[in-house]
Amino acid sequence: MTVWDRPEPPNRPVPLSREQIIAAAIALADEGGLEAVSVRKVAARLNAGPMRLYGYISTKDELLDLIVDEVHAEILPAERPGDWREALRILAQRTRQAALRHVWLADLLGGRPTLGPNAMAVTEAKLAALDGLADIDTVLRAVDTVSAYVIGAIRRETANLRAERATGLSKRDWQRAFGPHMTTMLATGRFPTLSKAVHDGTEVDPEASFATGLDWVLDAVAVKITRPPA
Amino acid sequence: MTVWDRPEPPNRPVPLSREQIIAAAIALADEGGLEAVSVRKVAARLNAGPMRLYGYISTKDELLDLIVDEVHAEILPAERPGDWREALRILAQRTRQAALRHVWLADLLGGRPTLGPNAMAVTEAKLAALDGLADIDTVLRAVDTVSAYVIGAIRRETANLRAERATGLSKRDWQRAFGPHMTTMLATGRFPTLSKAVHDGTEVDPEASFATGLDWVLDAVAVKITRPPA
DNA sequence: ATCCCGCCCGTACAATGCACCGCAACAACA
DNA sequence: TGTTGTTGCGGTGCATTGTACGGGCGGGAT
Repeated sequence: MTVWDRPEPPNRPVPLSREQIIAAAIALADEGGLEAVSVRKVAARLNAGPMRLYGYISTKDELLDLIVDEVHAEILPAERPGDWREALRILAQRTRQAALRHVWLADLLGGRPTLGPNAMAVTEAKLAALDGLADIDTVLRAVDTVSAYVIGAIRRETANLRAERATGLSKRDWQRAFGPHMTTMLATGRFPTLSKAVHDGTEVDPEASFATGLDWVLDAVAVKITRPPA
Repeated sequence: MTVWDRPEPPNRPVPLSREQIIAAAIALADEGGLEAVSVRKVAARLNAGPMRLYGYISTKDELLDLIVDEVHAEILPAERPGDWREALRILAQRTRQAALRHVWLADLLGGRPTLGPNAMAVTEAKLAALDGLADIDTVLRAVDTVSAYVIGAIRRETANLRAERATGLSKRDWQRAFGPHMTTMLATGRFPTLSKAVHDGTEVDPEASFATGLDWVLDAVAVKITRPPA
């Protein structure tokens, strides 16, 4: 292998930035799910070798932390509504919408402490909405409770969504795929109430379901807020 | 390589069972977290080659589904208390306790539809607790809401727990590790309420926090239950 | 005794995260 | 300007992963 065979070293590579890395990672995740996000693929999308990235992040988990925080920027509403209840509702809804845009978010939400600037801004917004309406401990408890509900609800909705998508694209197919299993299970008679629920329950769309549960939780908060601790 | 060099074929291997596989997988997960659960390691623990397992499961995800369902057996209480509220509270508490015994559970809970027999039994217990106290749709909504809260709360608690454990074992160390970051972030003045919360909020133990939030959600349910839909 | 079919599970592959230096590029000095 | 010392970037390689594949063994049929 003489010099002549060897190509010139490529032009000094374009410098990277976290911003680009994050964008590439999110793009990959949106296209192919979280499992499509590998250090190599992200790097490849930026015409770089795998190890280039490790100057900007020190671990793949850090990359995931970064993209989660980035999505939190989408969650923060433009302006803050006056009513605490409306403020919390909007934040919850926007979180859900972000999770629908980025299905992979459900796997990450709540999985690690949220210390990024955008996530902290969201937390700040939640706290600020309730600030002054009760002692700080109650406010914290309220925010935690609502956040827990939102995380859990999004997770379950996403799980179902994926299950549906996995078995063809229609609910009909879903029925065909899991129907038999469910049917035989319910036929054992060991789950009478569940059976009744499946049979008699009216099908509600996920959005309404999310909204209703959220309202209930907000009702609970309202009680604690307006009626200061005894 | 003559016959003499070749070892006799090993004694016909002990037959496996899903039960053994599940037990081995849970043991590994308890010891080293979810990432310590690989098909190879589970198989090795049973003195088997990797592919032995694929007669009992068809995918690693299925193995995870199995261990989640297995843990649900720990969650089901021995007897059902009469009071719906007590029943739901106990189920939630037992779920949390299971998640503390098996920290990895938080990563799996709510991640996939729960179709296993034990998980369905848990769902049945939840529904049964409320059955008859309201129309079935309200009951479903109630169970979903409580479950969402439980999943989200456990996830957040686990995340914090892990963060603490990761940075040495004490809260002091945690303060040292994240303190600087938090301090500088709060010092920007962009998060006044959060700052106040960190500063003035009294530290509550996770168990109490979980219980309080749960009570709030149960309060909300109580309202919808006792006051039938208008 | 022989053949052949089915299924069991070891081997092998493509992919992963990231440790580990080799090398290129600059700084300092002669 | 030529030489050397040092630094840190990022390519190569390794250990590990999930599972496709099909070789070979056991048992049933002839």
